[in-house]
Amino acid sequence: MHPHDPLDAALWAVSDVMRGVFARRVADLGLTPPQALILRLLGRPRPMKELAATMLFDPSYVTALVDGLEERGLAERRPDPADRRIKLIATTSEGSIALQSLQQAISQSLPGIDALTDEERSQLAQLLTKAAGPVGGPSADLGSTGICG
Amino acid sequence: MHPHDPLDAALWAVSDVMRGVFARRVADLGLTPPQALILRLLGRPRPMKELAATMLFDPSYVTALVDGLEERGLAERRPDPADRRIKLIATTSEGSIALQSLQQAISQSLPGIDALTDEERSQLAQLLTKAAGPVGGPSADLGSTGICG
DNA sequence: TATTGTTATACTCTATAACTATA
DNA sequence: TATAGTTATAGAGTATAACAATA
Repeated sequence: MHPHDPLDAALWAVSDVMRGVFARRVADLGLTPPQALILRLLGRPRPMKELAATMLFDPSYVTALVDGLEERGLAERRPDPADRRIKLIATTSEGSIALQSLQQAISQSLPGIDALTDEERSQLAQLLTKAAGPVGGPSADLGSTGICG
Repeated sequence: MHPHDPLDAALWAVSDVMRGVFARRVADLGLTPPQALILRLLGRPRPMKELAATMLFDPSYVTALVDGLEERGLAERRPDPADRRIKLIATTSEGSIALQSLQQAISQSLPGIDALTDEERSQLAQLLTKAAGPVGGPSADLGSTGICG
């Protein structure tokens, strides 16, 4: 009746903490969680279609989400010089700051993170990276297939 | 411009994978994510109020979620012998199986999990537990304040 | 004709307010 | 009177369908 593998339990615990932290940080930024997930993809300008495909959101919904990000001054639509149908979504400077704050929020807000030595932190990062699988791709880039795969 | 700490990046990567896995497994069970989050609290029977407080959901919404779980035969309302206002929500036998499947889904579906040695798995579990913070509580019990704290 | 994105609309999710039953 | 839960309802979140512009 207690099939709980310690690793399962630990992953759930971290997941629960991260979900809570994410929700709160996102609210602080005046965003909804889906808006924040889109913002997190904007390490570089991306076409809306790519945002929709990566997050498995409907394109019309991405339109609404990007509208919100634009209203809050965190992102902007830019023309694609090569194809006038495409709109590239990029962070504003304010959006870039919000993005960084969001990225850093996670580990910073794990309550026990400061109890880890530098060596443990690096060990943890390595093990997690290995466990998360062979994604292959630039570090801040979310990989090619990326999220929600 | 690349402030991405390796640990941040790794935690995000794992988080992304887990969100995807969770969403798919939940859909396979014919549940919505919030229903699954409630199911996950049912390691033992709990009053609805406790479910609402833990997940930060409105009680009326918990009513709707539990209705759904009952319709799918995964949970049931039981009277509290001590207080007839209270309804204890418990898994059915089918719900218990679904719960286990959900709990195990996470680590099993991290693509690189099989590449870890037993020692690495245990190391990872320890580091994660330490990082997730001093929750203090029975293992499969989600702690007292628990989720979304 | 096929593709990117938007608009209009309907549907689902979630919270608020008023209510019933019990304490 | 206060508390656990439900019902009715309104609001936000999200998808579907039809459309405009470009390729």
